Amino acid sequence: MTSTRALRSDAERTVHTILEAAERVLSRNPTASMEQIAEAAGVARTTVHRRFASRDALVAAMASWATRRFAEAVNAAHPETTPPLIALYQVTVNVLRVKIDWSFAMNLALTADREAAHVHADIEGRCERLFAKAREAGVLRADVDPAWARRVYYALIHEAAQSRDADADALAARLVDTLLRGVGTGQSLT
Amino acid sequence: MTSTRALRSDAERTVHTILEAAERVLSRNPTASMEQIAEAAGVARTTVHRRFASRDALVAAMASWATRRFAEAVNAAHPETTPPLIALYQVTVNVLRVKIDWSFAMNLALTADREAAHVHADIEGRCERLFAKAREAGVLRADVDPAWARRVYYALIHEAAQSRDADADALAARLVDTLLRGVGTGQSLT
DNA sequence: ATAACCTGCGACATCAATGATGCAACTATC
DNA sequence: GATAGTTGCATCATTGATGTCGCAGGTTAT
Repeated sequence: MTSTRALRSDAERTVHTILEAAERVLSRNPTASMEQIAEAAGVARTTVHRRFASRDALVAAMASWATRRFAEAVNAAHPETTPPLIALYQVTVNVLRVKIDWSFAMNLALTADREAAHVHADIEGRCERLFAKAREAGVLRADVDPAWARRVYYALIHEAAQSRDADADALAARLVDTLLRGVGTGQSLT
Repeated sequence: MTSTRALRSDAERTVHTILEAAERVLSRNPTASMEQIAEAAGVARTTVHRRFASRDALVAAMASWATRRFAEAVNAAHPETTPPLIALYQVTVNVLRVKIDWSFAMNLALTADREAAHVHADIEGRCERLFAKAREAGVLRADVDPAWARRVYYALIHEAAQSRDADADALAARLVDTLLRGVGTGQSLT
């Protein structure tokens, strides 16, 4: 039993290495071949096919993995029981940490996997509830369409996650500040 | 000469039809085949190959076309000679009109074509000069990193352009409002 | 009617990516 | 040292996308 566990652990380590390499390669070039992914992972192409029956299976595994990490990131912030502003910041930090390393896989989850899509839809709902609570608490403007606010939030997270070498805390602070106050001094067109 | 002009006009109409179809198809599925693009354009696959020597050539033509429209959109707003706030709004409206229909091709231009990349870099420079002027005019906060402000602006344009069926004027007004004032009521973390 | 031009269709060659398989070699466990 | 599990390598078949060509038919202007 000990041997089995050790050996399976080896295989799982390989799987993880491949997933990381796939994220790195596919984020730069979504049409990259299995060969290129294998090379980036430092393994033979046949090994990739041994671990993932097909290209779709590999992509699905990436979506599943990233979605799990995504859900964990949101849960860890306890957005339902924490004051809205704190929760917003905490969710942002946690999600950014994941998305900086799994940006491609997270975007993938929206379309590819049906189970992953369900989780994303669930999180979207929780996000909207958080925004609704923030609105009631007077943190968010009442004259802003909640759906638009959420889209802006997602867009900012996507943009911030492109900064690969930056500190997640600093990114999150700047992101939330921009989301709430914008980049202007106050005057507007309306 | 008259006949030649009429016939060439036919060919150019076909080219334009193919470009539009390619934008529609590739924006949904970037790995779609020439066959699918031809089908969407209502022409035979061989006709596509007659007009565009290769897939890369088609993609480059899309990038070139979208880049031209993009530059026109920016120029039409005269961002150098118009008051910053007005220019910001006008540029936003014009660019949104183009980007709603050519989102895929415009993203493409950043990497594919070297000439298109040059135009994009040029426009990015003009955008940063506009932001600098806005900052001096007191429209933009002085404590916000200009590069970050530009990235936020681009991200918002990208997000707003996803609303396919909306009015560009309304989108632009909401976009600029959000960019300048954010979605919050005033209090922040810092 | 004629000529120029364009298109659709069918056929063909090519090529790269995918996926499967057998075998030898390596490593860790017992 | 024997064993089980894993990997690398070489190899092969398959498939789908790409690109080319020739021909027949249709349109438009002269």
